[in-house]
Amino acid sequence: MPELPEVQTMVDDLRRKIIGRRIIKTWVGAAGLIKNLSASAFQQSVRGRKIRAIHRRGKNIIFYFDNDSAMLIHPKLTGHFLVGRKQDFTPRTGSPDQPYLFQKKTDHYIYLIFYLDKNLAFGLSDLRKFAKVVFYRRQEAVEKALYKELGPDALEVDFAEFSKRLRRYRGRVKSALMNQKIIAGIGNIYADEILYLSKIHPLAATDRLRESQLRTLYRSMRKILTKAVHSRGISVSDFSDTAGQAGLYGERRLVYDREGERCRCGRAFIRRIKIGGRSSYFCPVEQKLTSTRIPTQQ
DNA sequence: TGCAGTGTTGCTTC
DNA sequence: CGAAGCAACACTGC
Repeated sequence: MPELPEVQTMVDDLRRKIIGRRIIKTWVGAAGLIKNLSASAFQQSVRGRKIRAIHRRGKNIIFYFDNDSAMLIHPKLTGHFLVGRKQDFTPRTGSPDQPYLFQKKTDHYIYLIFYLDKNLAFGLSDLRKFAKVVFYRRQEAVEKALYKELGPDALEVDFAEFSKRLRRYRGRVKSALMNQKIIAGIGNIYADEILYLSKIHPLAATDRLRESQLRTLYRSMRKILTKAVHSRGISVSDFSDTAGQAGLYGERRLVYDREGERCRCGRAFIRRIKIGGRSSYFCPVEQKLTSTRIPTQQ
């Protein structure tokens, strides 16, 4: 799930706990997790490196090391980090290829562990094994790769740039918000939350939104994402922070996964439709579909 | 019991 | 360019 707020929660925790630490050794428990190097080449590349800085860009996490190299991690659907002492990480009973546990809790599936100095360690838990890890010999290379595939970050972009980018998108507003090349960081859950707060239908034609609607959308985006970051994200599936704690946004969510519940407006029940195979939740009264070029049956 | 549904992305096809 | 379908994988819930 991790979208911007969940990834920011991970980065906040990691910064607090492992900046300045040195990687002593690593354990790689899944073939294909490291996208551009063999497991052994990767282990050799990061061994002895000091973690100098950690940044987020959209849903990507970048670790900067002390010799100008860097590591990019994209958590995809179920990736999240856990930080503890070395002895907090133990293998599942049975074969040595099994994912590791964190503090013996079976809801973690750790496929990558970095052992650090000061008896610390951090692991990447990734139940569905979609996560992406890429090593870059030079910092410049990671910046270049990110610049190519990502638009500005949803919490960094100013209104002028935001509206300029949305105006040239000829499609549905929900697809625009979720398109990482337009704006980076928003996924299925927060797109629904933002559109609900904006009172805009997810299927609305992006290039037909009025100036006032774009302003509302921009303000709602900042409001929802900021609130979710302060809530430390939402724990759908097995997401947790680096201590294994769940986020609180789930209790504060406005529409996501609330099909059939009464809308806060009191005049309708939350509906669910499919857009591009993904569930979309909205209020049929507050979020009226005024103009769309895309034919839809519902 | 089995199958639809679950956060993301990338690829192919229309 | 944009949308839809599917694949990558593993588990939950109806």
